[in-house]
Amino acid sequence: MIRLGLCCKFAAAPIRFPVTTALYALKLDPARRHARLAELCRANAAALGEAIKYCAANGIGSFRVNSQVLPLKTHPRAGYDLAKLPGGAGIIKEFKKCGAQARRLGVRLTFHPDQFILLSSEKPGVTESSVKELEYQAEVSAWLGADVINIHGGGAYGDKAAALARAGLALKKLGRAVRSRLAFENDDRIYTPADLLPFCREHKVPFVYDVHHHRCLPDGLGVEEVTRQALKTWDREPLFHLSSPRDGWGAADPRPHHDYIDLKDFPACWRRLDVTIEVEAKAKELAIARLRAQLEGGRNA
DNA sequence: AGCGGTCAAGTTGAT
DNA sequence: ATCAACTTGACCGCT
Repeated sequence: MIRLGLCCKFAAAPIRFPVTTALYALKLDPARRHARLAELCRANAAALGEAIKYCAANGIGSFRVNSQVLPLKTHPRAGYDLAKLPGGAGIIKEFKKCGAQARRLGVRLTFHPDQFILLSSEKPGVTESSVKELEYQAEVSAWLGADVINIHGGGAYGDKAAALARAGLALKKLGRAVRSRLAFENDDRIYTPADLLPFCREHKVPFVYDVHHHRCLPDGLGVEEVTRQALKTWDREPLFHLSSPRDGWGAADPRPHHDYIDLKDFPACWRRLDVTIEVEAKAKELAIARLRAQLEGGRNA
């Protein structure tokens, strides 16, 4: 069965994940700041519970958790330890309840740290803060039972092989909580499937295949070939990404995502797989509902 | 309630 | 030099 995945937020359903800004948080005195951050964490745990319920009730098989689910968690000055915030232990319990609920309802949870998280950087400070962020996301993943933390290769720094070698070295230093969940995804500017598949095989880390990125940045490999090889890198349910270009494939820049998925962009060879496909479409749950209907319609026709 | 200015972080390529 | 893109515009402070 194909499991369609929703990314981070809802277009129509009234479920929101509140965040704050560092400057505002730092304007508050520590007691108020900690109270405010705790309030936001609690609200995010509640929203996550709602999100999981919504997904289960609407045929959405997975949900990507926003990196800011604990707002400013690893910020150099505003960062904090949730257990030490007022009511922190209770909030952690709420997250664990979300995990139990997701398991019970069969909703897979994933993370996708953002563009600043780099294991290939030439600057040790960048890698260091990236590892801190990964550790935070892995800790929340453990509460939630999330099994994937998906990142990109990062920059090329003029030498992709050297950059990947640095990433490989950084991988070896990761703790088990991060390492057991980490995956690498091809991007639309630098790292193609042809770049990452050998890296993933060498380091025994799963490869997240984004077919939209692959079409924006081709490498001579076909979709079927990459699909076959990507599947082999997974020891659990594989994870793929799908989107459609906002302005069509003929546009000067095909990278921006469309509100919905054009069924023509759904690879035929994915139809019968047991995989999670995260749907990166601006209309979010509405796009998933439409895609689901089209896929099922196609099967019956 | 609505609106404009602002927001932690890296890297790249288009303008 | 600035900006948009990247998984996601949302939040704060003012009117």
